[in-house]
Amino acid sequence: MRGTKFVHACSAVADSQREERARRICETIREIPCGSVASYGQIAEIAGIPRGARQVGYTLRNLPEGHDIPWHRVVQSAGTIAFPVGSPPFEEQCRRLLAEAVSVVGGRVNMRRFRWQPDLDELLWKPSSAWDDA
DNA sequence: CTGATGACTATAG
DNA sequence: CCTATAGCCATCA
Repeated sequence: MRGTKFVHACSAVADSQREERARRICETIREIPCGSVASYGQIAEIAGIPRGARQVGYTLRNLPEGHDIPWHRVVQSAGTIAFPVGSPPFEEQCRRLLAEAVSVVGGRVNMRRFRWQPDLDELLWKPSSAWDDA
C-alpha cells in the first residue's frame, strides 16, 4: 500500500508546483516596465493563474531578503495601494513609485495612465509587424 | 478535516 | 467615494 515514501513524494511534487507558481509570478512582476504598474489579478492571469490575485499577494509577502523584484509596481485593481494608508510599507511603495514618475494621489495610482499593457509594449518594441502594411 | 486569514476583486447600494 | 457582501483560493493553526 501507499507508504511513507509515497506520501513524501506527493508533498515534494506539491512543493515544486508551488515553487513553480511563485517563480512565474515573480518572473511576470519583473516584466513590468519602470514607470508602469499592474494589478495583482493581472499578474496572476499573465502568470497563468486565473483568479490567483491572492496568491500573488501571498508570494509577495514571502519574498526572500535580498530579492530584486519590483514589488512596488503591483497595486490593487482599482489602483489603490494594498497597505494601510500611512503604514511604513505604504510610504515605501509611494516613494518607489514616485521615484519612477508614477504619481500616487490619495494612495492611488491612475490606472488609465500607468497600467501596464503587455500587448501595447510589444507593438512599441516590435513595430515592424504592426506597421508594415501602412 | 474545519475554520480563520489575507499585499484580492467585482458588484450593489 | 464609501461600506457591505460575496466570491476567490493557497496556507495555516
